Amino acid sequence: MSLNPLKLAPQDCGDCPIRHRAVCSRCDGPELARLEEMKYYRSFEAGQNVVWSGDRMDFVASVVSGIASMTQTMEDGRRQMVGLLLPSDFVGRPGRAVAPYDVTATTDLVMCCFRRKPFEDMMATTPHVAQRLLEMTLDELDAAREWMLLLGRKTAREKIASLLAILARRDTGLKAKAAKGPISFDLPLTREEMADYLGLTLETVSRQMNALKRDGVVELAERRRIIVPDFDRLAEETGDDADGGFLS
Amino acid sequence: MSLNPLKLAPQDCGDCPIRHRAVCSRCDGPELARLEEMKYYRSFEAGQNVVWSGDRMDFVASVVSGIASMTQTMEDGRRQMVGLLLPSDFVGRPGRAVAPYDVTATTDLVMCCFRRKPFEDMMATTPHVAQRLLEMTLDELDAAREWMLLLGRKTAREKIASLLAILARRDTGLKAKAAKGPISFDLPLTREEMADYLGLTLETVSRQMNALKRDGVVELAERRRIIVPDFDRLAEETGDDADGGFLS
DNA sequence: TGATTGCCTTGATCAGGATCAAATGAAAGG
DNA sequence: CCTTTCATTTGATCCTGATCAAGGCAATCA
Repeated sequence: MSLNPLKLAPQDCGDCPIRHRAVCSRCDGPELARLEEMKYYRSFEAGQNVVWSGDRMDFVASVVSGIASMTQTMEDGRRQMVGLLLPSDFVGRPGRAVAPYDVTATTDLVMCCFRRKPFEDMMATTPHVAQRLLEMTLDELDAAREWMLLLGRKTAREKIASLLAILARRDTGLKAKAAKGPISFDLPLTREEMADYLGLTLETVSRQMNALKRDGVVELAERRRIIVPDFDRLAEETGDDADGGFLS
Repeated sequence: MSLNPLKLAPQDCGDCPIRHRAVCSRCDGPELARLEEMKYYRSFEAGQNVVWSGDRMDFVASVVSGIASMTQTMEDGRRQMVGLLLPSDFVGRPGRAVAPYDVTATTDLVMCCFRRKPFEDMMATTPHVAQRLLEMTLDELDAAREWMLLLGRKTAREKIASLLAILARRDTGLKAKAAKGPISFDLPLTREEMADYLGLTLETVSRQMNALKRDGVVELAERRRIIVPDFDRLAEETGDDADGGFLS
């Protein structure tokens, strides 16, 4: 039942749900027009691969909707997720032709792709794309460093709590200021994907999820639905200090 | 015996050892002149703190010589290094006034600091600094992702081997193409710093270092001097695939 | 010269999470 | 309805690296 992606995706940047957050957010009218000419949409079903490490990549892209993951795999099969790509996140590197990581659609996914050459030309001639890309890359680097602390020093329970907190914040932060009441969201990852994110095994993820449930930190409703009765309680379990957020 | 830092540091960008790699590498004459006006050198002794997490930062900077480390600390004292800053690396984020991490001089250190406001103004008006900074930030992000694989999935022995390989490559890569023969370099980190880098305890670092020595992968000469008789042998121990490097 | 200090090594024991193995549950399809 | 498949849970056991505790070795200093 995969519909025509072109019917699903916005044709016009003006209607685009990520217009104000993506790499194009600083662009003015004429710049958008130029981007429109080099862009095309691609959609993927959950589980489908977007690029393989080592592939030639002739495009860069923004995630429009859905979630993708970037993973690195060792020869013996050990895997580590190195990026969780959410709507408005950017994939690919200007100036680089070969993908360094596997990218996989975790949920159904729509990407807004730009042909690489014209995109690079645009970056060289106008500043707005490069400015925004720098800002986004710096944010990603901050996120990567927070993740390094998680991978290197947190316990399994703290890792799980941290991931749930990130997803919860993300899911509700989009709607409103993290209010007091209970919040709920869909868990877009399998146990195995969570394990690959956190540097754990899927068994440990399962056990710690149930431990958090037993302790009343979260409720696991229907398949994949998470309810967090008290976000502050969850935040305490992450091992991060009080606010847990970073100011600019 | 700390000499006057201004006597040690290059006054003129033309003489600067990191001129061709740092954030200023793309700048032309007039741009360099502008940077000269906003720059000043600071030096630190090994062990000295450069900035504390949470501090207000009125400058951004390049490492001119020496090594610094960025670390994140949890309330209960667990620490994770999130960046190893080598000559030409950049510290600070344009547009951000508050340091998110502790930065400490690991060896004696000289930094070339730029007052933040004029630096930001320059980034807004000319493209060369921003272009180079984007490139450097993307490189750092790649490094961070490689590091995430290390932290999440490698064994203690692989972690140690990986760190030694990075330092060895770095130290010899500066001189010549990684030739066949044995290579040697000074280990600039204590066992504890290595542990903070790798997400281990210092005891485990010590044991695994000696295990690698017993197995003939490295020789520990005098205090802090490492000899790698066969780099390929070391590379095998890292768990990375063959070349271990990343192409662009 | 002896004391102090910082860094590193070594040993003994413990525990958190991995591994191996099997069972359960839920959705999809014939 | 039964089968297949895939995700998840649960149990038993193992092992890597953490923890706790001394001891050694150099360099520095009184």
